[in-house]
Amino acid sequence: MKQPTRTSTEEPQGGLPRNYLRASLLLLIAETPAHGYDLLEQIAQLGLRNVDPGGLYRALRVMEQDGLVASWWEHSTAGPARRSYRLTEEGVEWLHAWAGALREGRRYLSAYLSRYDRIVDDDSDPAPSARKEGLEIIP
Amino acid sequence: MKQPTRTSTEEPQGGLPRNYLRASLLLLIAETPAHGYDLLEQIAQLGLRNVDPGGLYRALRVMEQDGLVASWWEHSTAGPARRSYRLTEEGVEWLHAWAGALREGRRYLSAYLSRYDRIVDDDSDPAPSARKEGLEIIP
DNA sequence: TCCGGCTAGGTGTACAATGCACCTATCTGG
DNA sequence: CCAGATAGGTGCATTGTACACCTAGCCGGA
Repeated sequence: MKQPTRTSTEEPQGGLPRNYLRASLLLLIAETPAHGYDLLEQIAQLGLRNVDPGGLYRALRVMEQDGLVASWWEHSTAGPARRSYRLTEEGVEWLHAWAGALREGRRYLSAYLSRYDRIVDDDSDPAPSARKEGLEIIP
Repeated sequence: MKQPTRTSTEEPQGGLPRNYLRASLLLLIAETPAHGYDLLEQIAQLGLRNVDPGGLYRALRVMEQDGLVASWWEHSTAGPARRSYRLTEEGVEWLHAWAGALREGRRYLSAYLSRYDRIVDDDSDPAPSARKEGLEIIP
């Protein structure tokens, strides 16, 4: 709080990985081929609230240049034409790679959080009571 | 694989959040006040392998400018002088904020991964066998 | 004695990702 | 006929991260 006029270090709205936007798009398209606007609405389910549309469309085109997705136009009878995307084989491989990286990332987040919980507990509970014993589950 | 000459989308070495370096430094310093080089060696435990020293020292000084940490010189008898860091009260608040953000991030990673697992399972197991029922554990 | 290597801290710079503002066009309903 | 939803997009500034490179103190071996 206070004045956020400082510099960076501003509270990030999520704590989500870099390139998580791309990873999310890969997953959503893998589930069902879709167009940008559709993905824009779905993507909040994966933690990306307030995604800016420009960035999303931009990401999709970069991913197409990189050969992860392929697109085609769909001229629906109602509403503007839409550019739909499906995964390429390379895109599928990248999705697997991303899933692996994110799973690893989650492990490290758990390590972080259990260390954090430890110092918070030690800090607010200096009494040597018998509570909380044998809870060393660190996934 | 292939030629990574493309542009971005390069396999990131971790899938960890932006600013995770800062968050990790806050945690480690909260555990024990330390100097940069020390932190450089410890930080791999939290998932940051091959951290570049320059970036770490830079991050520490930015955090000091932002008032999250405070530093002092320690002139040890052996070896070069070292600048040690401790958390300020504001730093502690930020640590709590970060822990909250990372916990939320982990929830979304789990959502991502369970959706991923679902499409992988559906894909490699089209037989309507009775295996895997009632396993909706989403931590 | 000098040299390599470890400890310790740092700069300069380029690039990719992100965020913000803004723009176009189509179609529908009041 | 105009507001608002749908659909796609550009330009630009800021940030974080990565890579390369530099200084200096101290130690041990050749």
